[in-house]
This record gives sequence, C-alpha cells and structure tokens, in this order.
Amino acid sequence: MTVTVRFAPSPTGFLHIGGARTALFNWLFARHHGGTFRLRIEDTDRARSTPQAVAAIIDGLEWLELSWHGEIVHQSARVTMHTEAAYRLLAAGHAYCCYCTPEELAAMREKSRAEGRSARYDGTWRDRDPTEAPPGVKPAIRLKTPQDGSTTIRDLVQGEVTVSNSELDDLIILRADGTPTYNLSVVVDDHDMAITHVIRGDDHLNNAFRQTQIYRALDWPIPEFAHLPLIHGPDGAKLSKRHGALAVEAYREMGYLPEALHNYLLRLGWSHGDDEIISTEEAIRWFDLDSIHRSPARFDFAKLDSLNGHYIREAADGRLLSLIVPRVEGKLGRALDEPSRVRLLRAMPSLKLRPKTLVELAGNALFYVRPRPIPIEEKAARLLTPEILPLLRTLGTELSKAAWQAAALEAVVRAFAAAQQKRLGDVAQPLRAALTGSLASPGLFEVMEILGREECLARIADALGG
RNA sequence: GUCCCCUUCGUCUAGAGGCCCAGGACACCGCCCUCUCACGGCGGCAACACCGGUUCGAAUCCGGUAGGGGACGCCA
Repeated sequence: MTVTVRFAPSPTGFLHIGGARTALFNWLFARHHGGTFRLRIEDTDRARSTPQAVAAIIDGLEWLELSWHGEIVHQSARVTMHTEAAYRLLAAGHAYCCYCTPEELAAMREKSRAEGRSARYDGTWRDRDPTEAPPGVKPAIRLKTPQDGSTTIRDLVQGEVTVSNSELDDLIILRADGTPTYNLSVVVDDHDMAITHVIRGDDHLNNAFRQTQIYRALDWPIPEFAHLPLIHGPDGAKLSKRHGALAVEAYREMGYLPEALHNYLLRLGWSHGDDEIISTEEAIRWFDLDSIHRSPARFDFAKLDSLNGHYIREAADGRLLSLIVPRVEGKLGRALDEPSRVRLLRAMPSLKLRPKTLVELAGNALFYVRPRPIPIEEKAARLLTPEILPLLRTLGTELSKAAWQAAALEAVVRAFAAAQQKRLGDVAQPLRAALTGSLASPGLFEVMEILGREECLARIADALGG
C-alpha cells in the first residue's frame, strides 16, 4: 500500500506556524516514502470559513514549497458522502436519534463535572424508544459507542494510548440541521482519500479515539496515527496570538527565508543526531516518525535568526537582490534604477554576511543607493569632529588622485594614516561615517570601489559641510 | 474537576544500563582575526525536576511526588 498523507487545515484563519510544521512533517513523510501528500480544506464550518483564509493557506504552503498532489479536496463539497455514512450507521443500528436540547446537554455537562467525572452525554436517548420523541423537535444523530472495555490506539509518535470507553460518550455525527460533524467528515474523507497515515497536531489525540470508533462502526480499516506535540511560545504556554507572529505570512514579512523556517521547524521536536543544518534533500532522506519527541517544544526566535543568517549567506546573490528590492524601494519611496540594482548586486556577497533577516539586509544595503546627502546616524556624526574634518578634506584630495580600486584605495588610506601618525581605524571610521552614514558596514575599501569615485568624493564633500 | 500526555544546560536537542562527574547547536561571556559590524577560529558559563526502588552499576528500567501541557462543543 502506498503511503498517502494529508494536511487538513480549517480555513478560519491564516496558516499558522504550527500548521506549517504539521504540513512539513506530512510532506517529508510522503516524500521519504515516495508517497502522496494531499491537501484537504476542512471548510464545513461555513460561518467561520473564508475564501481569504483558503488563499492564505495555499499561499503559505506555496511559499514554503510544500507542494501537494492532485486536486485540493474541499470538505464542504463532500457533505453528501458524510450524511450518507451517518444514515448508514443509523440504519445499521450503530447510531440513534437524540432529542436533547442544548440546554439539557449543558446541564448534563455541568452535572458530570460537579460529580467529578469528565463531562459527557449520559445516553438519555440511547435506548429510548423513538416514539417517545417530543413532537416538532429535529433529532441529532449520535454514534452508539461501546460502553464497556477500552479503546487503544497505537500512535506512531505517542506510542500505545488507551482510554476507557466509559470516558468516551456517544458523539454526535449528524447535527439536528442535518449537517455532519467534524469527526464523521474526517473519517469519511480520510477513508475515501485512502489516507494511510494521519499525521496531525497533538490536540487531535482525543479525536483519534472517537474516530477509531467511527471506523469500527463503519467497518473500515483504521489508518495509522501520528500525533505531533504542539509548539509552545517562549513562556511555555500554547502558542497564541499573544506571542505574535502566528501566520507564516508574518515570517515572510519579517524577512525569513523559507528554507530557514523549514530547517528550524524540522528541528523543533525532531532530530537526527547532532545535525543542525539540514538540507531539504537530507531531511527527506532522514525523516522518520520515531525520532519525533513526545513533548512540546518552545519557539525560539534567536535560533531561527541564526539559521536564517546561515541561509542568507548561502543564498544566491540574484535571489537576495530580488527579495530585498521591494523593501529597499519601500524605504526609498521610489523605484530602483538599473545602476542601483547593479550596485546592490555587486555589494551582495559581502552584504549578505551580516544580517539575520532580509529586513536587516535591506536596511544594511540602503546606504548604497540613497540619494545625497545621505543621512548620518547620530553616533557616526559624532566622529566627524572639527579636528577630523580637515584631515578628511586632505584625504579626499589624496583619494581623488588614486586608482579607484579597493586595494589601491586601501594603500592610499593606510599611507595617509601613517603620515598623520594615526591608526588606520582613526581615519577609517570617520571616513566610513561620511560614506555610509553608519559605524558599521562592509569593508570600507570595497564599499568605496562599489560606490565609485564620484559618489565617494561627493559624500565626503557633503560631510565636510559642502 | 475528569481523562490523556510530557519532564536532560535559558532554548532546541544527543543519549535507547557501564562509552556520560553527560555531547552538539542557539543565546550569553571572554580571547583571536580585524578599518567597523558581521563571518570564522579558540575557550568559558550552564542540565539529567524530586523521592524511593531494581541492579555490581541508572540520565537511561519500575513506582510515587511535584511541575507543565493537551482534550473534555449539535467548532474544526
């Protein structure tokens, strides 16, 4: 049997980071086994599902390059299959009609809880004669689940987990309005899609028991389950809006590379010895379910940053350029002309050595393409003292006679510093301030070469009060 | 409250009875490199939740305690 897995988000929000990891693990598992990875949108909650959310999920998966096989399955298009299954269960005596009102159910839950038991349906209508049904009330259909014994699932991550059947009540599979509920829909869809492995978040572990009972009642084979521990925020609590940056879209905006997020998410709860930098190819080759931890992991931006810095350094210059151009243009307030792009591309090999994010990269690149006079940061400006300015003027004159190439420029500046009885840094830093407006930049002489003679001399003049 | 799950440096983790007075990575702190910032190199700080038991020997096995998490919908 070929491995078939699915990612089944409900489109009630954006693709969040936990969902992205679930998708990644499913994708890797399928790729590892040469199987199929499918996408199913669980949009049966019409009130909360939106087309925008569907689009956001698709965008997110595409950005992460997690491509799925075949058509996207929209669960809402399959309600007929779901309801049919419910009626089949009803006809077979595996389900029954329940006429309880929401108020009655709420009271029931409260009572159970007050008595120190888990809140669940008490089976009022389980064996009651349908003729006793109150007139005019539409029933919901409940699954008739076993009352004795226990249900065990062999989870590929969690191991063997057993729950007493007395803890599992008769869940509703068809609402009073005739629509199917989540657990039924999932089972029918997973069955029809020939899903072999259900890999999803830990928060669904309880559902696995319910779903197992539905599979049994329907006499369908039960797929393998693998429940992944959730991702927690830095404070150890479940990742929530409070921690910010839930949507993968937000990570893109913050300037993270998809491959960095891949690598980071993969290592969160999964490992392959001491390996930290793991390419997608390696991930596909090495991925397995038994190396997944059972405990949740905390999300740590510092480590993501470090990984992102690594992947930025590895990225092709042209790609980085196209990624930062919109950001640079945004800060500049105008489109970049061709010479500016060429300049940035030339500067990229050294520019990309420093930042942790594309936002930083764009920020660091800005001085190369800014119109004169460039703004000088306060700390940099402080270096341009009345004592230094005359030196800078003389240096400018020396420089104007030099061949405009990094090594030659360095020779001139070094000779100048020596002649002035100064250390190189004493001269280089003010020069850097004048040229880049900052105290930190790529190598000064490379910067000068890329900026060009005219621009450099002009910026020096600007700094002199031009 | 009930049920289920989890517990190695601050964080992610290696570890499947002796290889571990616990290894790697990120973060942090030094030093080196150096025109700055990074990168890189070297070094440092720092953990087996606790208590019992099994064993010649336990981070690894068992039990309990504590702490954390998840689930308890005619939501998905």
